[in-house]
Amino acid sequence: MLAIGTLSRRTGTKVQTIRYYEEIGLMNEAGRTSGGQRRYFEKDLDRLAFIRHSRQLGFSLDSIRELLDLSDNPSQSCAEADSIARRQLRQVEQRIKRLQALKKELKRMVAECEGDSVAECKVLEVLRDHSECLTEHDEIGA
Amino acid sequence: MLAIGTLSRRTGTKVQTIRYYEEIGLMNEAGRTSGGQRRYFEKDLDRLAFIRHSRQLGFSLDSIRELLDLSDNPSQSCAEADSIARRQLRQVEQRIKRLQALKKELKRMVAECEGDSVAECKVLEVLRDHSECLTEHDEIGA
DNA sequence: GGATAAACTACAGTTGCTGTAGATTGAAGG
DNA sequence: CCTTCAATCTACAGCAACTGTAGTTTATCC
Repeated sequence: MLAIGTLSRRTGTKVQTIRYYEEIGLMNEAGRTSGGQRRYFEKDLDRLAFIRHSRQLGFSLDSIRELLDLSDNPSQSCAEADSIARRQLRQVEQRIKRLQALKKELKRMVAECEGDSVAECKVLEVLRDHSECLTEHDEIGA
Repeated sequence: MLAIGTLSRRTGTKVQTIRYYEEIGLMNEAGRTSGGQRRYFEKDLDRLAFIRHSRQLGFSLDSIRELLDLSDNPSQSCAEADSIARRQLRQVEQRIKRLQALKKELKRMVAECEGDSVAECKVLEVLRDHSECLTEHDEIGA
């Protein structure tokens, strides 16, 4: 029987995060000692590791929920897991694209700046005037 | 005198977001009509455009606050604005790097999946077992 | 003067945690 | 058996940067 701190150490997950995963139903409710402390089995550790690894690959908690459901029902087709992964891949590719456009713009911005006074600062000028941008970069966020 | 909806339309910013920027002190407190509605000048529109453009380039609200301060004091050196932009550039480059590692891993994952049953699903297998990963991808988040 | 769009406040919800306070519990040492 | 101290517990607030909702009031047009 593993204490929550052991799961924490073995997976690099904060204790509160594990409790949070239980709260939102990603982790099963753990058994308790007579005093009320959570105790876990190895399979809980595996599940947590699955969650963390998926997070590291950028999957949302909702996607992970789906993946765990699939993983729990081994007779189903793999197609759905595959499509979740592909969706994630597309998202990652999208984000890379966006960030590369940003990078280009930022590079140009700092390259053109010549350390003058703020009045002629190229960085601030570009920020002031979107029309100076070469690329479109119209979405905010992830 | 511009109504909040005009600023909203002209900058593509939700009305609530404009109010939010006022609340956190990024936008100056707007003047009000006798009935309590906000009214703006062109300079407020410019400031909002600056904020939105900076957001599109990925700057945090805190960074934007600094940039606006600099922009408001045109006699200072440009060096600080430059360093904020360079910091942002480094962050973007970092994120691209991370995402490219993820992309690689995801690609491998879906490429190896052969549409079998969940029991042998490569996607789920990789998620279960971190040791199958070729690259390290140890940080979560932005 | 009535209709209607647009504005107002106030607050809850989003994602995915993280941090804090104050109270208990459990394991080890004396 | 008793103390001690880390580990755990609950409950809730806070982060970033908004977004959405409810219920009300204002401005404008005909």
